[in-house]
Amino acid sequence: MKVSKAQAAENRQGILDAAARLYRERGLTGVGVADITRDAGLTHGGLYRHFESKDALVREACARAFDWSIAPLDGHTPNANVADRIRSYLSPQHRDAPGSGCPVAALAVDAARAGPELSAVFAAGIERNIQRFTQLLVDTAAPPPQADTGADTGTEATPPAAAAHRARAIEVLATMVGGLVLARATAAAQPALSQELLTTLQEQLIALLEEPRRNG
Amino acid sequence: MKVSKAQAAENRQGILDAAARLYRERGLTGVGVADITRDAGLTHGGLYRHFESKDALVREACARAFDWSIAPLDGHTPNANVADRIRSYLSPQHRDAPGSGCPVAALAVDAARAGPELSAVFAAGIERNIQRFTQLLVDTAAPPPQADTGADTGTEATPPAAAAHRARAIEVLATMVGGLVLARATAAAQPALSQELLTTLQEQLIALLEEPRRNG
DNA sequence: TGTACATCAGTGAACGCGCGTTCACTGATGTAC
DNA sequence: TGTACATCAGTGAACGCGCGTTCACTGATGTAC
Repeated sequence: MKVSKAQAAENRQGILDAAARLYRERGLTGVGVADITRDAGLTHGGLYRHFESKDALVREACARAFDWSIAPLDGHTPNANVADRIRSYLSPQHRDAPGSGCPVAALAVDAARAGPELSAVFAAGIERNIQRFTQLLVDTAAPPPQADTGADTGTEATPPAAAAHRARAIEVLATMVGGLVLARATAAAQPALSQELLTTLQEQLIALLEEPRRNG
Repeated sequence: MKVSKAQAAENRQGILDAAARLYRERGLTGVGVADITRDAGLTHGGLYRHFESKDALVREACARAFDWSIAPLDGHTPNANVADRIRSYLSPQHRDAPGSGCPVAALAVDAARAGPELSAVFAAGIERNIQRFTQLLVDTAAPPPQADTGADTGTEATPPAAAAHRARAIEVLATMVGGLVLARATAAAQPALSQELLTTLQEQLIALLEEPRRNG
């Protein structure tokens, strides 16, 4: 029962969609290829017409998850400013829906154990996220939050303002990732603590970005 | 070949040590019980004289990993101040040795998928870490970094100073966890990016804590 | 446009393997006398 | 203190199961003429 080229391409996308969702929900070692093809409405044997191995499927699925997660940051979603993004990321909705959420919070720990090829996918996705978020901070047009704190550098490096924005982007992204990981790990047993983590980090990060001179 | 009670207790601790290390290195679903008992110099059959199931072993091993990671925070290591702890946590050494490192950065994502019992272990360990770190910030005796930002609260809640310290502790811990996760995921493919993440977050967090009025 | 046929996406049984767990057995420990 | 024996930590084979991957097969697709 061969299938049309269009149908085959659609099935391939269906497998990737299912993989990107199931891997984020259950982890890279918690889902079998049969689970994925079944979820996509197929049997497991045909998987290898589309992907060389499970590892290759994992790489493509992770890259796809990054595309999804980065796309909404691409300036074309109008009224979503930095604070809105922080609130959305550190929300109970995102915490409780890892399958459609940030691939870093869901899979970066697994990726660190999976070898250099998957690490390359995550490194590229993380770098893109840092650059996007840096640009968002620059676009917000607030003056740089601080001069480069380096005492022995700064003579010929990147412009201090850009470097400071990039450092802030890294700080905010790391805090969001860590916060979501903490909130997820505590949610089942101590929902109040989980909620406190989300709320506290929302406030801390928004204060950090919106009122960089608040302590003066 | 029965063994003395002392030897049996020692073997049990050996199994827990091996489990705590191997789980952090390879993840909760990446290690079999046979791997653990073999690492402890035993065979797999006898595991069930000590633990009811793999899940029970996982819970005890995670609790043990938390004890190890929290112990050095218990004030008795004299010259380790907050900045030193941040530098140590966000170091290449910690990044490259997950087996003896922070259980949250290594296993919290797995724990979030493993059900409420393991979540309880992590929630308790995370809460203890927050309280320890909050106390460290209080002991540093710096004035509270900011008043409680709540506009509609603060009338009868916890003292604003203590709440602000706890919020700062949560912020720093979340950033450290997220930063280590990001550094590990990128290390194999883009070591320069991984190092940049560690260095940048060290600087940002130490600046945040040591110079709370630096932006004035 | 119609016919013959090669292609190949998908099926489902089968493979070797490792998993968590069970169990009959061993034999040194530790206790009862 | 010495002897007899019940206990039980540890062994290693075995269990059912699910994993990733392979492969002979099916039959609609899509192309060559």
